Amino acid sequence: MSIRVRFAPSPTGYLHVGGARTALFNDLYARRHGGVFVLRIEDTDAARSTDESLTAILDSLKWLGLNWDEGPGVGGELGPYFQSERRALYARHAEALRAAGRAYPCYCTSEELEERRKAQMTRSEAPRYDGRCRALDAASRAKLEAEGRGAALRFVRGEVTEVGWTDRVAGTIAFPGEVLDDFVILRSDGLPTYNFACVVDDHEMRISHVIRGDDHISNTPRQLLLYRAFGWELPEFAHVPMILGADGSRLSKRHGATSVEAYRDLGYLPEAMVNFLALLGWSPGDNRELFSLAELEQLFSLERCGSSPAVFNTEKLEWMNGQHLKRLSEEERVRRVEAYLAARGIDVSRRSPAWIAQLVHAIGDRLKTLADVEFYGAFALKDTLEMDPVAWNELCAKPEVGPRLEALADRLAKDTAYSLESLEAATRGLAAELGVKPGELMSAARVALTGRKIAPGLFEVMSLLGKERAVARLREAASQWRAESPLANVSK
RNA sequence: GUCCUCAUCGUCUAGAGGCCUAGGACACCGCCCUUUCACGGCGGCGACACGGGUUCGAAUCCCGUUGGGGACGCCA
Repeated sequence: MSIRVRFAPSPTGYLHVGGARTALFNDLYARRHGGVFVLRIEDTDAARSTDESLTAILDSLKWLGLNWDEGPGVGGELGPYFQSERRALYARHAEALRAAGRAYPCYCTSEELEERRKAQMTRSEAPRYDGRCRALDAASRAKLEAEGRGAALRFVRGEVTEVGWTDRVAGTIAFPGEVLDDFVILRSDGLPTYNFACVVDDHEMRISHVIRGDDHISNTPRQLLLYRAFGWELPEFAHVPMILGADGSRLSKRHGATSVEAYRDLGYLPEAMVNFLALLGWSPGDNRELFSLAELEQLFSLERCGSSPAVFNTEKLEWMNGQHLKRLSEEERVRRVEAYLAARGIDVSRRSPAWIAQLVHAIGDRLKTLADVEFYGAFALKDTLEMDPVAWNELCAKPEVGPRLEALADRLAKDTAYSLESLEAATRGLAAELGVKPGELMSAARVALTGRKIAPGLFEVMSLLGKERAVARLREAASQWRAESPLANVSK
């Protein structure tokens, strides 16, 4: 049997990291087994589906590097891949069930149903449809229709003692038949409900493995009943556990960023996102943790998926992003940084490509996310210096800072080569003449030049700033120190 | 409330009856490297939810308790 899997998002919002993980696992399973990865858009809820969401989801999937073999944009033999374009198909299958006595029209209104559900809950009963419309005779139906009541189509559950399956991830699962009721398969507007459309499409699209979040476990028995009623062969089911927020509840907006694009905007690499998501619920079985998509596509297996929910741990994601950043070639890293800055609306057009490359090189392994470029590079990217008050106060508490910085400024001004080597020689030479430790002079210079105690290497900072700006900042700091430091007028 | 399900360091996890004095990673804390930070190296802290069984032997199997998550829609 050929392997065919699908990811079936509904375009009612952005791609959530949980959805991304589901999409990833489908991709991995398909690639690992030489199967086909189908993307199907579940847009039967016309009121909530939007084109913006569709675009956002597609963009996020592409950004992650997940490519579908059939679906929007690429077509395929078993389309259309938008459920909104498959209405006739659902209607035909629904009619077949009705003709076989496995479906009937229901005239109950949403309000009535809601009321009964509440009543059942208060009686400690499971809220289930009571099946009252199933027994309606032709005359009653005609009367209700004459009242102008719309009808939904309900599935006849029938006699069921137990419905269960062996899940490829969750193991053996069984539901007692009583928990199921005559659920709606076609809404009164003629559109299919999720469970119905899902089964029809998975069958029609010859899906062999349904890999999805375990929030669908309780939908599965209903879907199983539908497969039985149609006499269709069952796909394999694999329900992967949910992704939780730091407090252990379902990951949601209040936990911070939950969409893939939010992480992209925060400066995360798709490589890191994919790697991190893969390890949320799956493990290779050994101690390796850093993988490329291509490697995961060779290693993945459902057998190695865990069945307990995982907390989305941003700190580890950040570490992993740093690791992937380190593994990028320098040229590629520069490209990513440029693209990121451009997307953030930071104009670097007046900087030469070589200058950007030098900045990225200078920042080096400090980069955990692309956004860090703005942090570590602020001293050079921005025209005005932002002085960290804590760092400045420490400078003011030290003696001789003003004269030393002034002297350093003089040295730099006279340094015609202005290279990394000459700058280091000039700085160390001055420190020796002054009789201070190089580190002492350099840490003062760092604060004067960058406004912070944390920065790339000092000589790279000087180089990046250029002679003019570097000298000016040293002089500015020196005069500032004379004006503010209590030690300024104390003679040695 | 009813049903389903899960349960190893704070977090992600390895562990499929003896290999476990429970391994790795993130985070945290030291030390080293070092012009700061970061990277890297070394070390430390830190877990089998609880209670019963089964067994010569249980983190691993069974039952219960507790706790977490999910589902109960003419949403998906």
